[in-house]
Amino acid sequence: MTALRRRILELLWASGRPTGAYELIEAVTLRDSRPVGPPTVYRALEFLMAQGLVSRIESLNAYVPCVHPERDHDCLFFICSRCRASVELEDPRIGGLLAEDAAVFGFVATRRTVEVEGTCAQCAEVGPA
Amino acid sequence: MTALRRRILELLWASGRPTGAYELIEAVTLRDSRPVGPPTVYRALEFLMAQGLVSRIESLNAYVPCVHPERDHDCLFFICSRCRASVELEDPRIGGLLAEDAAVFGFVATRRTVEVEGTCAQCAEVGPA
DNA sequence: GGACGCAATGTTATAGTGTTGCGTATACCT
DNA sequence: AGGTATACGCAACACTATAACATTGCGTCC
Repeated sequence: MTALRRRILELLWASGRPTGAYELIEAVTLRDSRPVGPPTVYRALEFLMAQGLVSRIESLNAYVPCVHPERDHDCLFFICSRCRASVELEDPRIGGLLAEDAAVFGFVATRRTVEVEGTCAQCAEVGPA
Repeated sequence: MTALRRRILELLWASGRPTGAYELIEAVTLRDSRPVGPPTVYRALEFLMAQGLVSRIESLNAYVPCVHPERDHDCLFFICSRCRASVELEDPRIGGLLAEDAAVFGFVATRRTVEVEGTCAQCAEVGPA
């Protein structure tokens, strides 16, 4: 864990919502007062994802810190299209069903992407858009 | 359903695997012997997706024809990282579990993305990479 | 201590994916 | 025919990601 990687992880935590790579590039550049290129940030993200510290939200092209780095993360994301926040959940039953479905036709799964878009409780409360 | 939209749908069917937008642009351009711009193809894809005729694979930035246009499609995709083929499945249980998980914290789901990456039976048969 | 190896980062350029804005054509309705 | 809505054409641009190559910093080995 280097300074750069830690900084990017901190920025993700501070952001509180899925954050795009170029947003991170800008933030790191600001914080370090020197230009940081895309490859630098993408490499750090790649490392953080390999460690299970960060996940990528495919449907948003964005990145979020993972809530349970220790566990083998097999997580679901619920993304509010109103406030852009995302919630990470773990539900082993989903993985089980997917494995079951896969087994039917001999498919061997290595990675799962489960993302649910919708409206979170707070935003629903405020009333219709 | 216009000629252009039909052509793109046909190309997707003919392709037999998730196909990128720019690949489609090239294919349509070739077939029509005249340049077709990105917006044209993206608009056609948007229309086809709205009709449930095509789905987007988020983890690949690619598009596939939907196997059951009639049904409200709540589908899963199994994508072989070896041969690039994808299989679409329907499993209402997944939607049920996701709805259940969502309900726990008052989240109202509108769209689901479930994509499983792995190795299909045919490719596994051939032997390790 | 100089040479090497290695991992991480820096730099520049470019590839790939998707959108905006606006103008034009086509079809359909009255 | 005129009016309207929808689709399409086109140019430019925005956003996302990677390739290719150079540099830095640090530890080790002779």
